[in-house]
Amino acid sequence: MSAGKQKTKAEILDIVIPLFARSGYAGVSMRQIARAVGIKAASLYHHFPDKQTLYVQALAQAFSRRTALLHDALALSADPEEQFRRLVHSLCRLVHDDTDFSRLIQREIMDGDEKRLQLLADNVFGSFFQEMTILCRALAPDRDPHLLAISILGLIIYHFQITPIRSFLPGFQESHNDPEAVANHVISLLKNG
Amino acid sequence: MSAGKQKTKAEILDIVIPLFARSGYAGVSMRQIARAVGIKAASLYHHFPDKQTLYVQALAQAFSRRTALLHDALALSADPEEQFRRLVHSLCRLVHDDTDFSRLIQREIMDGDEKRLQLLADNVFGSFFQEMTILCRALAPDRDPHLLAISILGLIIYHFQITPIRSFLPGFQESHNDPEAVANHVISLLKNG
DNA sequence: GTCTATAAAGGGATAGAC
DNA sequence: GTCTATCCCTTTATAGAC
Repeated sequence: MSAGKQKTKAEILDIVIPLFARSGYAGVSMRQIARAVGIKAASLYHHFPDKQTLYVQALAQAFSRRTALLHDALALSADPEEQFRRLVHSLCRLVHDDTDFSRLIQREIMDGDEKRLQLLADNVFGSFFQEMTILCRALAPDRDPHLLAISILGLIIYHFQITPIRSFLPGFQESHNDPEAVANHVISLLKNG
Repeated sequence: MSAGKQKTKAEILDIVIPLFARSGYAGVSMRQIARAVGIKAASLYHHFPDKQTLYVQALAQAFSRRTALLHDALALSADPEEQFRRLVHSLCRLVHDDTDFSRLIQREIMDGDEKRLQLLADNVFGSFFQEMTILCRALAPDRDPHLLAISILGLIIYHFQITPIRSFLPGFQESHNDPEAVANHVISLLKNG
């Protein structure tokens, strides 16, 4: 109620999200979390019964905050090609700007058990991916829409996944990390082969 | 010299590689490693001064074992298009069959510091990626070869990165996890747009 | 809601016998 | 080259005062 500095669950989770995104579940201790939040470790157990629950709730909050953005990226348009163009640009900007989100998803896909993967599929990808396959069907009726949708995502996401190592690879230029440049490359590549 | 059951460094590293690949550096303890190897934790320190060194040497061994395969995938051919076709098929098979390798690289790109990334770039990607950009220049002289090479890699690798969650996504079929099917899809996509 | 204190377990690492 | 035993620190988690 008051404007004091005591932490709410949501505030704590917002602080925790970047920690787990950067170091993974096993790489972050309750003490580190407590220090980042500004309370003692024992106090965390007032808000969450254990570390696992804290982690899963952080995931849930991180994902729910961003799912809306994914849907905005699919803004409808009369022309499928125009919709596709906008989608690629939006996704590039999203993935480039929000590294925490991207890394959380990457880690979940790697480390999540069946239950958590199901959650991720339902909450984050679910309807977004479904709409993407619909768009794919409109763009290329002869192709498998599932494969094409994954291809588009991979084409975009991988360019930013490898950002940390990109500067060590031959032919690197600063512009290769620019979301607009990558978007234009991806669009032209998918259109003209 | 003898054929006893005492472990050599290389044998230990081969056992350790899948552990780090599956759970990451922080997710594996020296005791777990020892149990998998079949000795006590203290004995590990006869072979390696500390956990970090053990990890880095496991990486080095995993990468050196596989780098040759990457170069084989680039088997020269008179026709760049034919070379490209073979490269995609080889990479799909490699990434599909050797999940440990793929995951180690993924984790290193996420978590590696500058020094380790430099090592990864030099030892694994270095000349392979260079040759890929040369092939890209031959295939599409008008495109940025660095961007195109990354695109090809991303297109392939992402399809297998998301394997764990794929079955939860709309439109999934068993064939989507088949390396040949993915290879053909990628080739056709890059050729015809 | 946060604190101090502490339990119980597991972590990395070393010493010294065999 | 492997073992037992052990040190010391960190980890997760709980109890109870404020």
